[in-house]
Amino acid sequence: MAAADIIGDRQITRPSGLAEEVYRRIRADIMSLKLPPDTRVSVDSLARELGVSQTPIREALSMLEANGLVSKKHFTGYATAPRMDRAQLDELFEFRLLVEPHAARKATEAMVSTDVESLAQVSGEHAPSHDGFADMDTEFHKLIAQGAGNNLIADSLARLHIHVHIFRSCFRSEIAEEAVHEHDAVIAAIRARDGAAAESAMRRHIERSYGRLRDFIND
Amino acid sequence: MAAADIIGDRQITRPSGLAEEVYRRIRADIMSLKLPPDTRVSVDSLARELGVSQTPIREALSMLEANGLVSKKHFTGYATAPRMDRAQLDELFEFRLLVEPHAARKATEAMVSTDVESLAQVSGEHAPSHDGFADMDTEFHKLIAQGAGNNLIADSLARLHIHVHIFRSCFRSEIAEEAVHEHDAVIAAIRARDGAAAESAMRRHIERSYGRLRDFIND
DNA sequence: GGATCAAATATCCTATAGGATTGGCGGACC
DNA sequence: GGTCCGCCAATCCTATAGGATATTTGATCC
Repeated sequence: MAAADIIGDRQITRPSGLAEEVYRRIRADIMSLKLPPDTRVSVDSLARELGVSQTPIREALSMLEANGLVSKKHFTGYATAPRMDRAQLDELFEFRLLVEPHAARKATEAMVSTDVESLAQVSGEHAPSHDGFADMDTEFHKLIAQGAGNNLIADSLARLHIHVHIFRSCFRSEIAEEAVHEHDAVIAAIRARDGAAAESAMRRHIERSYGRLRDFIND
Repeated sequence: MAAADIIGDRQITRPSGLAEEVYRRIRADIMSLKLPPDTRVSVDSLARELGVSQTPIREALSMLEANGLVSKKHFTGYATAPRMDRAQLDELFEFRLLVEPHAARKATEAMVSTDVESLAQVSGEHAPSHDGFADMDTEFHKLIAQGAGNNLIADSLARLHIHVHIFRSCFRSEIAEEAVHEHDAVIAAIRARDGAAAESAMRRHIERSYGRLRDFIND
C-alpha cells in the first residue's frame, strides 16, 4: 500500500524496505503453490534466486513465521506450513462463523454507497477462471471486513483467509458458481440495508463454503 | 516449554534458537514498560546490551512487528507501538466481546475437571500485587481460550491480551477486586456446567472491564 | 529573532567470510 | 541381514566492514 506509486517496472527506489518486498514475494509464491505446503525453504537459495542478501530473507521468513505460513526448526531450516488437517479446518471455520456474520451486519450499517459499489464490482461473472474467483473471493471478504470498520477483525480474517486460499488451491476445487450466488445474496442484503439478512446470508455462505471444503478431507 | 529440562543456570545449549529468546526478552521488556510505548528501539544498542549479533535482533523485531508490538520505518528504525487510542480500544473490546463469551460457553462443555481445577487456581486473593493480578488475569483468559479447544481463538486472544496488558500497566489501574469477583462468577458457572451462564458472565466481565479502562482515555 | 540551508552524526541496510550444528550416507561390526 | 558409528554435505548462526539515508545541529541570511 505504501509502495503503490511506482511508474515503471525497474527498481527505481525501495521506499518501503527490501524485507517487505521479499515478504510479499514469498507469500505470493506460497499462495500460488509455487512453494507447496510442507516444503523446505532455504535461505541461501532464496538469496541467490532473488539477488539480495540473506538478511532481508531472514526478516521476511521471520514475519511469515509469525503469521503461521512457515515454521522454523533450529539448525534445520524453514519449511512452509503443512496443509491444514481436519481439526484446523474446523477451528478456522468456527472462527469465521463467529466473526464474519457479525462483520456483515455491522458493515451493512457502516458502509456508504460508494463502498457498496466497490463491493458489487468484485462479484458476478467477470472472471470465470479459478484464480480469478479466488482473488474476487478474497477481495469480497476483505471489503466487508473493512466495511465493518474494525481493523483488528479485518486483519485477523485476512490472515486466516490466506490459509483458506491455499487449502482450496490444493484441490483446485471448481465451486465458483454457488459461491458467487451466495456472495450476491450478501450484497443484496447490504444494498437493502437489512443487517439481519446480511448476517444470516453471510452465515449461510460460510457454512456452505465449509461443507464444500470439508468433503476434500477425511483425517 | 521446549527448554524446560535445564538443570543448571548455565547456558548449556540453546535448543530453541537465539532469535526466539531475544523475542521473548524484548516482548517482556515491552510488557513490563521497561520499553514504554512509542519509544525508539535501536538494533545496535540491543545487540550490545544482550551480547548477541544483529541478525537475531532483526529476526526478533520482525516477529514483533508482525505481531503489532513494534513498527518499522524505512531508514529510521524500529519503535514500540504507540499506546492504544480510543478507537483501537473500542475495536479490541468489540473483538473480545465477540469471541470470549463464545469461548467461555464452549469451554464449559469441553473442559475436564482437572482443567477447571487449574482455572480455579489462578483466581482468588493469592497475589494482591498489581503485576500478580495482571499475570493471573492473563492466565485466566488463556486457560479458558485453550479450554475451548480452538488454537486459533486462543492465539488471537493472546495476541490482543498483550495490548490490554500494556494499556492497563500504563495507568497502573487498581481494579483487581471487581475483576476477581467477575472471574469467580465465570468459574462458578463453568463448575456448574452451565454454558449459558458462563457465556453471559464472561460477557459481563468484558463489558465491565471495558468500562473501567475506557475512563482513562478521552481522545 | 526566526527561517533556511548545509554539514555531521547516528542508524539502518547490505554483503561477505568463517564457525557451529544437524541430518543423511556409507561402511564396518555383531 | 540388522544395527551402530564416523564422515560429509547442507544449513543456520555470528561477526565485521562498507554504502545509503533520515534526523539533528549549527551557522548564515533576511
